[in-house]
Amino acid sequence: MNRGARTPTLEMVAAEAGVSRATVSRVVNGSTSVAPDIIAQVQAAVARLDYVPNRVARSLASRRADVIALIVPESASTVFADPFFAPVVRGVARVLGDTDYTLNLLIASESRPEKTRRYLQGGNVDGALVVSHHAEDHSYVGLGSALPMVFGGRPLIPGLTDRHHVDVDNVDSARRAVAHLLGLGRTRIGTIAGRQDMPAGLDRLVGWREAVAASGAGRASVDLVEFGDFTQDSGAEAAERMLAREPGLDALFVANDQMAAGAMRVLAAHGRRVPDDVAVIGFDDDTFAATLSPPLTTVRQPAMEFGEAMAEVLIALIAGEDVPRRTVIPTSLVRRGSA
Amino acid sequence: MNRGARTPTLEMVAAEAGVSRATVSRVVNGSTSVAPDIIAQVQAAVARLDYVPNRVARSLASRRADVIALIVPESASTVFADPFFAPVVRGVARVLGDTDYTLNLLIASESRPEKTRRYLQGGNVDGALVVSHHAEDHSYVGLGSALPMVFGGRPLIPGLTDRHHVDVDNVDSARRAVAHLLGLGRTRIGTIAGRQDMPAGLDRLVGWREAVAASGAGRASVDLVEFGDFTQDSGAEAAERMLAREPGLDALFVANDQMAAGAMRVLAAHGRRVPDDVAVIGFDDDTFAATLSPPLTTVRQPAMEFGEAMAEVLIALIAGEDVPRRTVIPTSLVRRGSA
DNA sequence: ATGAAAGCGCTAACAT
DNA sequence: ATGTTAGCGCTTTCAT
Repeated sequence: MNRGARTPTLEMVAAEAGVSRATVSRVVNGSTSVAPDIIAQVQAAVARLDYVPNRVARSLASRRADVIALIVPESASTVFADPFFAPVVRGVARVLGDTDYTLNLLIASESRPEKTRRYLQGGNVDGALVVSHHAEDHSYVGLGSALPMVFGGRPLIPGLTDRHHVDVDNVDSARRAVAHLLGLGRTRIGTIAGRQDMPAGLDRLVGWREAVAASGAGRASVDLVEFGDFTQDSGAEAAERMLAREPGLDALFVANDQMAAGAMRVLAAHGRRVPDDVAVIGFDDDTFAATLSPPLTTVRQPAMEFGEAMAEVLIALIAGEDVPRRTVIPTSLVRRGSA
Repeated sequence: MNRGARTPTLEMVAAEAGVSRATVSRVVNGSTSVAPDIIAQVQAAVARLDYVPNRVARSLASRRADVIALIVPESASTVFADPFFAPVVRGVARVLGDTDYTLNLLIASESRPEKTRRYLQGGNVDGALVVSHHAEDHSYVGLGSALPMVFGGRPLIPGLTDRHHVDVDNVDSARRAVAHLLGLGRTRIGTIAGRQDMPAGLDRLVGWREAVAASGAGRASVDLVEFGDFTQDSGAEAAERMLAREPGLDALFVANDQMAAGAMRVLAAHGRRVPDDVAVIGFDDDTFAATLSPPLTTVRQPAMEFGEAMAEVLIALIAGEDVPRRTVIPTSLVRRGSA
């Protein structure tokens, strides 16, 4: 490292301006109670020396970092490929842009979880946002309540279930999607459910099941479920199985758009017309949903608002405010051609 | 914030273990020169108190942060959508996984560049990686040599051109792509160039031009260039213009795969067969390149190795080693169906 | 409105 | 091998 030419300190600015360090600190941090001419003097000294405050020292003294981490699992390619992710980040960034907080995507090394934990607990951040945590991922339990945290989606992990989180009402959204299908006169309504180790997978299945059961359909209908893992291929495979089991299927609620796209491919391959023979509803309203043929009817969750809400809740939490454990972002059914 | 129940300090561990703070520090940092029984005592105390070192205090005292930042422009959605980005991050993460460094994607607020600058200069990080910087983006010039930095791609900005960077040899790669086209007997070889405010855009055009000129083709050929902005649509539009100008076109070198996909769409719409009528070569070897029809012949740049190299260069730089300013990652021409 | 002084929690000579 | 002693650069009471 280049020793020698060292960066100017607050003390040097104080000397240059002929005031105390405390005064420089006040000016730098925008305190009101400093005489105008002194402010000018200090600012001139700051400019002359090209002074930049040492944030680490400030953090140590003030016990604040002015940093918020958004924790991302190292299997980064998966997350970056998820069309839901980018807008969430943008939402967070937008909210933080108006504050003094800096946003920090922390890539969590999965092979060395203690590295991440130490970083989070070591005073580097004031709070953390957690997205796409799976049921197996217990890395955050240890953090206890040591650090303000907000989860994206209902935490599934024992010991974390009561933590603050932002979520969409997956159960109710699914219910409403099925209600729409019923309103269309459909009676054999199947579902392709997602991974059951994620809230989105679990809850959307529950909503479908509740709505189908409440419709007075027979026992058989409630068993019309095949599972996928949220990828397009898994959706295609699930649709194959579904069609083999229930050729008379007339509607399909799919737990996300990717799988819905796969399912529609298979439906077409089997000569089923959408929506005439089989009505299809997806979930997420991914960017490509409108470009499928027919355009996909789907449950839209506003990703950017989701990110904004997460950031707002976390900031309030850090400020010591009393925030409800659960913040629900409303979804809406986007009617397109497929149902 | 929850005042009161404060986190244990090194001093408390020292008291608990009945040794000095220095000894605790040694044990925590894995120093060799501590007696085995003392090590055990200290570790027991650490476990009992659930002690986690304060990294901020450590940073202040040691003048190291053990953090490396990867700076990402706030227009995050663009970057996350770029298929080149995820593997680069994975490469960086892979290298850092073997070290004590933590990786930190810093979302650079474009409206408040000083926030980013202060974070970087404030002691929070030991070094920074910069990807996808545009020519207008002068935010890093101010950093001068205050912080070890490695750029992905040749820095275009005056004052930054001599900084350390990792790059592919865009000029030579383009030259070789054109050579391949010439080897196929093509004589009317056009190019769709990318944004001219990015090295990839500039250099790939230069390579094409040099190769075409060297081939002894007439003046006219060297003018067979249309510009896009690296998006698929811009590639399609450029191809339209190209075809209008030069119906006799028999080959196309396109500065990236996205634009190549757009161009192939247009070529097909105009009844041109690829590669029979027009041979097409792209650049990047994006994931979708092999799934186009015909599969796209393209210049592959190994994104993960790119990331690995960036991380390795930065680590060496931080360690004070003498590293060449420029590290070149070799590319290869992937022959598929389009040329 | 300004300054003096006491830390924040840790590391790194230097001593022993 | 272990302890002692200064800081790292800043914030923050508490005086004045």
